[in-house]
Amino acid sequence: MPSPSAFEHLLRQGALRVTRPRLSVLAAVHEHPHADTDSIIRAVREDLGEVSHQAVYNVLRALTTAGLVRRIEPAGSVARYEARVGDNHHHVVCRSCGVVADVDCAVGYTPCLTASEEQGFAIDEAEVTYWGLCPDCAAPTAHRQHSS
Amino acid sequence: MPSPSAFEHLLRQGALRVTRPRLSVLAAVHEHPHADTDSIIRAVREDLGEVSHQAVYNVLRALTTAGLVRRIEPAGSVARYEARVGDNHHHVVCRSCGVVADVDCAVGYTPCLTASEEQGFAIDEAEVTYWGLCPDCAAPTAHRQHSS
DNA sequence: GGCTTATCTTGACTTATTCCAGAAAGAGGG
DNA sequence: CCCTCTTTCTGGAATAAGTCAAGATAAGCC
Repeated sequence: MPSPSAFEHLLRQGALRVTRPRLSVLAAVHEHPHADTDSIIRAVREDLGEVSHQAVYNVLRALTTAGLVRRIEPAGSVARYEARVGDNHHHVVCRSCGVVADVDCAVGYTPCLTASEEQGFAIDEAEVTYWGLCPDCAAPTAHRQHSS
Repeated sequence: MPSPSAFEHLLRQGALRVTRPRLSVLAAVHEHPHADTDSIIRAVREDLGEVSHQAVYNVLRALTTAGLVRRIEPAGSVARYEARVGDNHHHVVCRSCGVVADVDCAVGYTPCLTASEEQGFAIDEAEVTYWGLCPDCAAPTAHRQHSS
């Protein structure tokens, strides 16, 4: 978890003014990877008191544009944000509870990064989403199911 | 393009009642791959006259559940539907105009189908989305730009 | 400290989708 | 072919996520 001054530095490097909402959103995204906007709003409000949801939406967009956070949007889910940027990692999504986990581009080679031409498209990114069940939801022998 | 009676057969095989809206939606999805719900509603209305949007939403869900159509949801886009099901193909999405094209799981091997275990997740599907520019939007030498 | 401009607040609005209750229509038995 | 039962469709309201817009506020720079 980077320090507040590290966040400040990140913002300045991105040519973004350093404001309390921005520092707080940045911290929240670092602290809660794959959180949705609503969770981030709640975390920020816990930190700073009342902050408009619009401010958080603005900040998230600015941070995403500046490359300080990454926005992911698994099918059927709202937008989620993570602070791990600049590498080529992917995500597993649980079909049952929706939880998201990181997956490194595995097995030695990285087909995922290989820019190429397909049907005349100039492809610059390959995004991989794995679907399945998380350990909790998969547990076939579990007697207790806390949430249906 | 399958015939109307083929669509009827498909519906019956899926234990779905054969109704005019269903036949029409099925035809529309076959005819307009990657169309969004609104386009499908318009196509169906052109075919049948007034049909409630709710009916089309219901039908699309039923067809998706029955595996007769596939729903895709690229980040930043509304839901889109296609009739090509049962194979392992992926999609390229144009960052500029949003157009979608099919991409076969290429290059000989199919990492995309390999179910596996990652972080304890039981993975059953890998979905790949390629991002880039379509031929029209990429055209660097084009003088005319019909839409900004 | 004062100025300029980016950012935040407030509140309305849009868009995609779902929920609900009653009317209509498909499917199977007589 | 008609009846009944159930599924599906209609119409309208409701919801959720996110965006737009105008004025107030606060960063950053001199």
